[in-house]
Order: sequence, then C-alpha cells, then structure tokens
Amino acid sequence: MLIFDIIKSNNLARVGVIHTPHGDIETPAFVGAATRATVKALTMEQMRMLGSQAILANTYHLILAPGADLVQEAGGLAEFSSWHGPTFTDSGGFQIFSLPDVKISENGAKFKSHIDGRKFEMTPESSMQDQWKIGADIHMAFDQLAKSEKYGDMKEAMERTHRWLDRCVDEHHRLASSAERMQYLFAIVQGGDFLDLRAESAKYCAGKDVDGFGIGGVFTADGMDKMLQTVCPILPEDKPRHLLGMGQEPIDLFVGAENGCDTFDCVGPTRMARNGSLYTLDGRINIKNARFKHDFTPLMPECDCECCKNYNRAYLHHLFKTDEITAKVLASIHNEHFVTKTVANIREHLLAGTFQEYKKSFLGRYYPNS
RNA sequence: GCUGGAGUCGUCUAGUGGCAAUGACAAGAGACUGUAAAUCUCUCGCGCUUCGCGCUUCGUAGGUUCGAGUCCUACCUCCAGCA
Repeated sequence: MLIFDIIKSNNLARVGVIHTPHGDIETPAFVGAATRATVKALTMEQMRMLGSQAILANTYHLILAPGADLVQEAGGLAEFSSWHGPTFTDSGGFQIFSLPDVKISENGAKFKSHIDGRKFEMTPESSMQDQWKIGADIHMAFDQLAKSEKYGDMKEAMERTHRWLDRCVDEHHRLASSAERMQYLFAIVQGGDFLDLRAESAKYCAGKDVDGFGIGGVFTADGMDKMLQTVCPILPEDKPRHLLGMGQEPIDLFVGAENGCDTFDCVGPTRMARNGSLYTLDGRINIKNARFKHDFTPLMPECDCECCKNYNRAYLHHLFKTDEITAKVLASIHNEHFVTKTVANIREHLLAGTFQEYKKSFLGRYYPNS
C-alpha cells in the first residue's frame, strides 16, 4: 500500500507526504506533464532546478513511441528519462476521448496511431500491463470520458469506467504479485458536473482496493469547489487524490488544494509558455505583444526562476519574435516554476494556517477584475 | 546607344478585359486546462452608421473600352545581353 502521511489537515485541505519508491512528494504538489517522457522544451535537470517533485507521462503516447517494452528495457520511466524521482502515468483514457476514429466497446478502445496508422487496441488489462512496463510509481486506471456533457452520456461513461476499474484492479494486483518493485494504482472518479454522479462514482471508487484517486473530467474551476466538496468527503482520507489535468489557471490550484486535492498536473503552463503566454502575479501576459519591445524589466520581479533572475522582458520578446528555441525554454522554465512554486506556497500557507489570507491576496491580484 | 525583360499592400508573389486584387512572410491581436499543440484563430489600402456602404489603389502621364493591374502610346526606373 502506498504510504501517504498527512501532516496537517483543515476541513478538506491537507498537507502531506506521499512516499513512493522513487522518493517523497510533499503535497499539495504540482506534477509536471511529461507526456512523452519529457516536459516539452525542458530537461529533467531544469525541472529539478525549478523545484518540480514529480512528473506524469502518458501511456498512450509511450506505447506509440518508443513502446512500453523499450521503456521497460531501459529500466522504467525514471531510469529511461533520467528523472530519478517520483513518476505517474496517465492510462491513455483521456486520448480515447480526444482522438478521432476511436471505436469504443465494452472490451476497450480501438484506434489508429496518429503517427503511422498502426492499429492498436487498449483495454483495461493492456493499459495496466503497459503501465507496469513503463514502470511509473503511480498509475491511473483506464477510464472513459463522456462523449458529451449530457447526463445520459456522463452516466454511461461513468458506469463503464467503473466496470473497467474492476478489471484494472484485478489486472493490477495480478501484475503486482510478481513485481520486484511496487507500483500503485489510482481509481478515477468521473461524473462531470452532476453531483449525484460524482457522489456515486466517488463511492464506487472508494470501495476498491486502490492506492489513491484521480479526479477526472474537470475542465474549468467553475463549480469545481462544489464537486470536490461532494467527492472528497466520500473518498478515504488516508489516500492521495490527484486532480487530473487542472492547473492552467492559478485559481484551479487554490480551489483544488482547499477542497482536498493533493496533486495536480496540467499541460497548460508549458503549452502556454511555448505560445508566449506567461504568468505574472498580475495575471498572464503575452510576451509577444508590441508593448514589451522596450521593456527591460524582469518578466516577474518577485520570481526567482532562472528566466526571471537573468533575463528581461524585451529580450524574451525578441526571442519569441525571432522564433528562437531559447524563448520556449526560458518561458517554460518560468511558467512551470510559477505553478510549481504557487502550489508549494499553498502548502506552506496551509501549514502556517494562513491559507485564506494567501488565497485572497494572490487571487485578488491575479484576477483584479473578478 | 541598341535589343529583350520587368515595375502589384512593409517584403516576395498570383493575376492577360469585370478585383480592393492571390498566396507566403512580416506586422497587430486572441485562444490554449489528464498535449496528434514549437499549435490554432482573427485583422492586415483608407474612412464609415462595418453580415453593408463610400473613397483611393497595381512606376508616371495620356489613350482605347460600358469597363483597364490586364490592350495601345510616351516617359521614368531596374535587370539581362550586345556595343
């Protein structure tokens, strides 16, 4: 069983430590999205330097390239990528939702590789097998997202996710029985915006022999507080909860942590960075805008990341306008550091008992018009 | 000097009788939340009461024509070849 120590809790929020075979994660924590076993534009060393504690890779992408067998041959995700810290894998379930030409049946999902057209079938069992080969510390159950936000579709997807969860748990324990190193499984709570479905899903997942929970199918912070207030009290307190895919907007992190989420992952910070949209304490700015051409001040004076300590806005503007690779590197360092540090700060303020004050001042400054 | 070719939005470019005029780049702005994203979208002659209307544009000046970036004449500039 994955060990999760809760150091302090306050209502739903908690501060803890997840002990994985590759090291500890001090929670709440932001997990870097390393879909193809790399955080785009960043080296693992840069990730360590900006304060990241864990990364999350994607099973779907890794079975397409380089293949789960190869990652296993390399010694697993941590060895292969030289991350050497705690790792997560997402199951590939999300891709079933987002790819065209996917045929979903009760058995699993059939799809073609977007790279070379090869045909694949992913099932709860195959996702577990591939995730064990990839060898992350924490695996996500193979789930299905709803095809629309209608109640009927949400309910159907949730119920299938539950049936698949049973198969994931069985396969996971079968694989665990002969494993040299423990790996852990998180169930995924579905249900969309429907609180009755969320409660039903949380209840179902809570009853399973899993090590933690992913909360999936969340797309905006609107209503997320009520959803988490429905879900988290149902989930066992002593197991970690990962809020899947949320964290592009700082408010997601505050609402998530406040309402019982321990880890987050999101592609938003690095994707936005590559597109020139950079976080500051006063909101996001697009560094490509002409108004930064002569701005020789640091991107964010309060920030101690490599980008902000050493470079100015006019230089970043220039790098983006000339499409230099370094633009994306520096921007990614900053944005990833920003969200990682923000969650780390949330942790400190939860420990100090000053979370509400921190939340109010941070969000008041970041979103001045709301 | 002669012969041939060419001059179209900041740049390159499409366009051989019905066009405010193609495409690319540049420029300006927006989007992005378990990454088919180093991606995508919009604007890009001027002015308005902007699902439309008006004005001015394709080196310059004339001409032919209902209508000219497109045809004719002259001139200017550039390029190539020959002197």
